Amino acid sequence: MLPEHARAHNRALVLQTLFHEGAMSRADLARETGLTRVTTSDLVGELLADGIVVEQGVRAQTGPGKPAILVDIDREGLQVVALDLSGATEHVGAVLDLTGAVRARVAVPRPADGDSDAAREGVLALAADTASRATARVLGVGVAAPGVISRDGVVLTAPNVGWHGVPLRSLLEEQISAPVVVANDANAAALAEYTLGGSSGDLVLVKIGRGVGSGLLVRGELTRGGRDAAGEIGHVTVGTDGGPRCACGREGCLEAWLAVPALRERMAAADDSESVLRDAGERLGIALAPVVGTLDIDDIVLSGPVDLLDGTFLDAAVATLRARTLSPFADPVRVRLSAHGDDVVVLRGAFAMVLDARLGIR
Amino acid sequence: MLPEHARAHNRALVLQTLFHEGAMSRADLARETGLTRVTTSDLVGELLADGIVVEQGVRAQTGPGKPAILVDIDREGLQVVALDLSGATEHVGAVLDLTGAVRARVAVPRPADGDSDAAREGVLALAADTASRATARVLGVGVAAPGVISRDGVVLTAPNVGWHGVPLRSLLEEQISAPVVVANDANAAALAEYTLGGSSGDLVLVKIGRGVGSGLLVRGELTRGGRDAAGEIGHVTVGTDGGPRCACGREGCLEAWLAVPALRERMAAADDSESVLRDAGERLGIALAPVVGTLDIDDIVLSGPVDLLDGTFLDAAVATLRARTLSPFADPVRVRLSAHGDDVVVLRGAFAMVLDARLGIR
DNA sequence: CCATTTCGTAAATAGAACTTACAAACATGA
DNA sequence: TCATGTTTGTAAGTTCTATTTACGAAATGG
Repeated sequence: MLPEHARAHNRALVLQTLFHEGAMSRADLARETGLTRVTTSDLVGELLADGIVVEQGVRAQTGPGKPAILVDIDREGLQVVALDLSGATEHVGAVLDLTGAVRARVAVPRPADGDSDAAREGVLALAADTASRATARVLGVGVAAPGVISRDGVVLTAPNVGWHGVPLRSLLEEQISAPVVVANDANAAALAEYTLGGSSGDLVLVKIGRGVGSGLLVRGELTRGGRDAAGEIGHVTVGTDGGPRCACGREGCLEAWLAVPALRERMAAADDSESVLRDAGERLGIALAPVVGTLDIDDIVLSGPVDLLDGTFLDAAVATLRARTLSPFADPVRVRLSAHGDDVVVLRGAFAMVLDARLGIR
Repeated sequence: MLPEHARAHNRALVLQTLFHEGAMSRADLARETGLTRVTTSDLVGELLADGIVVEQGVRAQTGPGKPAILVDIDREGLQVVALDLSGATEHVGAVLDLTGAVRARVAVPRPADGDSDAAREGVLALAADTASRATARVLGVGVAAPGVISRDGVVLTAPNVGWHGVPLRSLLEEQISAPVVVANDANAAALAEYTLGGSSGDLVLVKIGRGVGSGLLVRGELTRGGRDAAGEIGHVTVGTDGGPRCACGREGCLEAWLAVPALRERMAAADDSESVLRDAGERLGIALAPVVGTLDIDDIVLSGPVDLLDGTFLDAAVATLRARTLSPFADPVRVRLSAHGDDVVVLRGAFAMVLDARLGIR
């Protein structure tokens, strides 16, 4: 490790403080970060020169002393291109500024399942189209897609679009002159919950949609696993009493219990749709219990259609989870819905990935 | 982050390289670490002055050029005191040198369950006795105990010895003039598997003894969880079909299925003891499947009585685990017994904790 | 025996953060 | 009104770390 690595760390520390605490003076920053006023001033000077931070004039006076000059990340002048390829019916591209607001949005219909070439061309076109709508400097491109994705942005497998070993990151970087980050959709969503939702650094997010996936944060860092397949929880068998047949051919996969299409189908067929939801929630609790026990996760976030997840489903999941894990403390596991809407979590996740990769903001 | 943090990192890097690769020259170290020869020489000089590293004379000549002077960690001249409080019948203390060899060993009977004062006094006496047997400089004291232990060495709960909020680390540091590290037994064992066993940085170790616990490494670092209770997997309910009654009052806890006393009892009572083992192995597989899916762990290590775990039990666990997780790749999960004997894993874990805390060696 | 290679270190340089010092700009109280 | 104290931001000098450059020592090999 070299001194310049420490410098980069401190630079990120300054940006992270500004991002989460909002505009403040150099002296405030020094107090928050623990660095000296001199060092902080130097770092801010560098960030000003790089156009990442801007001065916002003096603060309205509060006490004695020279008035402070407020500095902040250039939240309006920097933008991020985010792509959400996890939608059931469409692929979405968006331009976000650093407040997290969506400044432009593009959606294209999802290509037919398995048509891998069409999917690739479609994504490249969507990326170009979205990027062209940026109205300010683009910090980077974040892409969140279902499937197993390596840390250098190669989609190892993505069954529904039919990709195997597609180097999505380098393909996009060839076309767009900006750094590109690619990751799994549920993993991205988990990062969003941490960076933009203020949750603790140890959390599991379960994304329930066409499929079921999860994202895991340990000590504030995304976990990718030994084979980049962390979060692939959809085809884990849950329970010891069979269950609905899954598309993969087996019985009792979590995805067979929870995936939205299957769930809606079973609800429509049943007399008592509440009991279908209760069963599904229980299954989630059963699957999560060993994970909670092993990792001591205290924050579990669900993402998916609110009309399905909120209420009976959530209650059953919490109750099952608590009944199946013995917490040695009074403080029990929390299970909750994502604070972000189901339609923007993944976009925000792609956004958060760029924040992390480019500015070191988590 | 300050420059001296980077320095400390590089110091640890040098030590880590020496520890794992063995004695080598300063020039070799420079090549291995990526630092320059000059910097490496400087760091080695510091470590020599601190008495952590020693010169071992010139290397037998291999080619042209000035002969290299070999340096190595002072493997014989540094010792570690390790305490294993996880035994069913006794508490063990040991002095290890940096080769990992046990140089002295002390064992005292375990106090009666729940007698917390006797347990505390006994442990303090054991620590003093063990430390007095060290024949060289003691780097630190590592303690591995069952129960939930905070990162600053307070035993939050340890049901069988009846401890609640016992500040074990500060108690021991008052008595012994050496740094003390305290952690959960299974967590320590997991670290041993990584530091001393050469496994990958993402692994789960399941320790099966009087109770059942686990230790989890993510990216080469021990995971403690939000409430320091990571690994507490013993009282997770497994399966949806009941199961043996557990000491905690519920049915189907993993511990009720797997704990050694219960297992031996059921085996003695059954006609077919193999089927008892098979059932138990299956239960372990059922419990681990969601963990493997979520974390993409590819290395699972079991620690416990070999006569029980090797064979039918292990085979059933692997088979169940593979059947219940759908690996997107050909490369399946490995499940294996610990390379270390059941009697020394935890001691080695306590040892590894000291290596990590004191020298930055992982 | 001399060119070549490799090792370890000395000296000088560049980068990063620190301490010290100071000017600017404000509030407050005599 | 004016001296005093407070806070901010920066300039100058110091310390620490790692680098580049250079060199002597000690071996091999033609």
